[in-house]
Amino acid sequence: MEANDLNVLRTAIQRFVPLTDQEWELLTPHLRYRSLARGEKWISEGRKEQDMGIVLEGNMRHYYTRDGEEKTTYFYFERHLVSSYISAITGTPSLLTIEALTDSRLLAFSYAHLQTLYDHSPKWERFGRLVAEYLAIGLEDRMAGLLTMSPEERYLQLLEGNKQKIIERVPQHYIANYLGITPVSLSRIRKRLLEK
Amino acid sequence: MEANDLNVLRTAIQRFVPLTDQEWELLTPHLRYRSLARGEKWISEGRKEQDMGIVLEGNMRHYYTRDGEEKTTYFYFERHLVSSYISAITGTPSLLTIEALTDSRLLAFSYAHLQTLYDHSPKWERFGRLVAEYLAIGLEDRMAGLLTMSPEERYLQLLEGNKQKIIERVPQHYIANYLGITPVSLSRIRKRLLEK
DNA sequence: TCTTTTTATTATCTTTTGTTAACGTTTGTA
DNA sequence: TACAAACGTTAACAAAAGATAATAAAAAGA
Repeated sequence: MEANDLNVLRTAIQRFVPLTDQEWELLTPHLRYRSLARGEKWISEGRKEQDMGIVLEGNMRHYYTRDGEEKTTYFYFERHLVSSYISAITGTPSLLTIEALTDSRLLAFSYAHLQTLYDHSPKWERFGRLVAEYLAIGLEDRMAGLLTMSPEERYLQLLEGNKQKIIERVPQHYIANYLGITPVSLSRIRKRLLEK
Repeated sequence: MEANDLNVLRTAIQRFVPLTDQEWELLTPHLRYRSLARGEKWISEGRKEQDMGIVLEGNMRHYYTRDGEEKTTYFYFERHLVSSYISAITGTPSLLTIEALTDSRLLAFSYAHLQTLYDHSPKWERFGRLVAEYLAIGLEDRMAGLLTMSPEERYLQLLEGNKQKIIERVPQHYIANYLGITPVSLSRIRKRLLEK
């Protein structure tokens, strides 16, 4: 296993909790690589998906399926932790699918193993808490935006915020889903904004 | 301090983690009552709000303020844990206000103290993790609803789900905010549904 | 009780969004 | 290179939502 890839994951984890080598080595034997071709699914709706990973290379999206329509609601880029988090922590079938937008490479491990670490190491338990808090903060912010802003305002926020990567690297019709509108509507919003 | 009130809180906490008496008594000395009149604010936007509590009696709402408009996005009833969670965990000023919808009674403690418990007791750290996970699950579910369902579908879900309490006990114009629409629009949706 | 405030509905008008389809462009692949 | 698929824009129409104002009923407070 490539040392640099390991460091990418360790650095991501240590943004939450600094680890001793010993603590880190509780996880490393359980890591494995996963390569995905563009369009390939990593996590599938309806299955109990316990895997968690970090994106080493590539972009991914996750989407819900409603009436046969795919609704993309999140994107993952390099160094992002990716999983069907709720399926992993609850052990219930995943409600969403995660697929590669471009050819991608992941470093993955099972959440079940992480849970055993929770039992054996306070540092890892703390990591689990901080990740959940981080996720809750992000979701709360996103939800507040959906409830208090118009689609146009949300699009402008995407342009200004630290989310340019989404604009640059993701097809626009997926971004429309992410904003809670249709691709046609997003195209109109863009036109309206250009006319100003 | 009333034994029954203490039990209400302990039961709520033990839905996440069972505690020994000794662990429980790490928290009890730091509890205090708080009574609020209808309309009174408990948490105010712009202030660092570290308090967390459980509703013993009454209903509360939390809202964001945008352009002078209040947007209500959550409700609390008896036995619910209530706080400006993100302000508490990050130590940043609260983005939202929490006020009593009816005369209310809370049992409260400071999140700062809970954080010291995280350092001293694995059981309490686990509680912190499980609460954050619980919150993330709820937020993800809510957000998926906002992105994949129409306002009418969201209203119907509120009628059917385990959320009747909201319909029964909260004025309709707050529910409209909660669904991401205006009160006028919710009134029209109700009319449309009745005509079927 | 009486008065004030809060709440819900309705009407009108404007704006936005959804839906469907057509079109041209770009991108990916055989 | 050539063909097919994916992508973004535009048009036309229908449906829904926002804004504002008027009204009536219900609830709260004095």
